[in-house]
Amino acid sequence: MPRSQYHLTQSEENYIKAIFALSGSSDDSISTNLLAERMSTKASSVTDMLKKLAEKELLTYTKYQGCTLTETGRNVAISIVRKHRLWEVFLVDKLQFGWDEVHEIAEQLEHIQSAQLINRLEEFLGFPKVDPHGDPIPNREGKFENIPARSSLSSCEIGTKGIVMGVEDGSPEFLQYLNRIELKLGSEIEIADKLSFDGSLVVIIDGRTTQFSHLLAAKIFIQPTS
Amino acid sequence: MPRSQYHLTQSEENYIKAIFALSGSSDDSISTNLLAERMSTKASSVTDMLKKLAEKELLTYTKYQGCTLTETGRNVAISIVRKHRLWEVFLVDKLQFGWDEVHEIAEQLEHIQSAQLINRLEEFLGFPKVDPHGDPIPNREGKFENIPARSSLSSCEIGTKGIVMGVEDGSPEFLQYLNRIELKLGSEIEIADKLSFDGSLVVIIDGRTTQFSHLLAAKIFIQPTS
DNA sequence: GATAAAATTTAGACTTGTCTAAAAAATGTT
DNA sequence: AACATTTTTTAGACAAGTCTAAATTTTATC
Ligand SMILES: [Mn+2]
Ligand SMILES: [Mn+2]
Ligand SMILES: [Mn+2]
Ligand SMILES: [Mn+2]
Repeated sequence: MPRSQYHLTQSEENYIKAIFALSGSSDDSISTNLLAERMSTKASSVTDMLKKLAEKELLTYTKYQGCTLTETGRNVAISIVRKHRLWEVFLVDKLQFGWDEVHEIAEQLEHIQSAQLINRLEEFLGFPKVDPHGDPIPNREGKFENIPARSSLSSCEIGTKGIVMGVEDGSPEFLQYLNRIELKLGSEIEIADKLSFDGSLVVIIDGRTTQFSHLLAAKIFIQPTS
Repeated sequence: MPRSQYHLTQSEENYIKAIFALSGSSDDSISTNLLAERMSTKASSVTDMLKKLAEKELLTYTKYQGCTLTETGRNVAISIVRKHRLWEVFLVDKLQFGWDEVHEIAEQLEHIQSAQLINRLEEFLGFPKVDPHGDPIPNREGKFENIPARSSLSSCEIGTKGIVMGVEDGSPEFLQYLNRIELKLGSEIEIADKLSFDGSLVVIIDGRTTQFSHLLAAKIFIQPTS
């Protein structure tokens, strides 16, 4: 009994994706204001959209209590994330874009409707497990393969060595800064010192010494090797 | 003095593209009803849109007299056609789609906004000159390279031999029929006979004899070799 | 040139997604 | 518990894109 596939608008898909991202692993409900900020819109617009998405059973919504994705809603979100990340791999691996240039284009491509397209793209790309920022790509059943545990650099001790496995993909400026200091996925990194008065870190990246603010370090994820 | 680049909606882009396609080489104006039929919408909706597009100077519109694209409008149309056809090449050459499967997906992909993306895609594909249906791909300056003259099969004499250079890409069913009889771009074709009572043709395709209705023959374009 | 038919536009309505301003509910503070 | 503040919802508006039904203009025909 194939559940009738609602067509979702780009706007609806963007809301679903945002709620999924804000939820993370927890299943606490997401507040209207938080979602409004994330979507760069007003709380009243969010309320309207939540009613509509609740009507379509993509999330549960209780007045004044925020929302939580349903199973269906989560699946929609995962499918969009899958598309976004596979397109990012395409842009970087095949079209030679930098990791700082792909997010905006992928924001558009993630809404292209065709299951066949994305499955063939995945095959064409050789079934990548992570996107250019190290984020895991769910398989066609929507499962994230077991990705080895990663720690934020800011949570590691002095003396920790590791390999860069992921970086936050929010801002192009941040990624361009990483380009400048030649930090990539796979770079070897060591925490040489932590300055207690401002929480900044002295780090050695592939042999080059530099300094990271706490905020910057929080956006880099490593797999510790010692 | 960079002319302020209006953002066009998908709907606006689809209208522009349709007007361009209906205009062909002639510069007669396109009537409201013709456009309405092409867009599968109502004449009243077309009127509204024409007013908007005229306001944006993408076309000239005179009440009761139809519309004509301006230079700017034509450039927009060509850029969309370019994107559509390059994406079709990608889908067929890289993702192994059949020529009957790509149109609908390309209808979505043609609206992705990024000049860099399409230029890099073109390079990745090796600067193809035609799409999977034999239609020419304009270069990044919007020029169609000189494509050798092609004739509709229906307009050729008995005894004409030629190479299939293009087919109409409107309907998947038509393209699937061509698959069935193994007619491809590059196939050698000869008109063995013309039946005067219904205008149908007896043709030989790569050595195999079959029969084409006049309507079907009109959708196949060859470069005559004799 | 008058009249009939066809094409086109206008008027008014509806949906989606957004906004501002005001009302209501929840939360925090004494 | 009462008041103040913050969060959230509601009410009413607007732009885009569409529709139906009615009015208008053009074109065809006698
Ligand atoms: Mn991204
Ligand atoms: Mn990413
Ligand atoms: Mn096509
Ligand atoms: Mn085509």
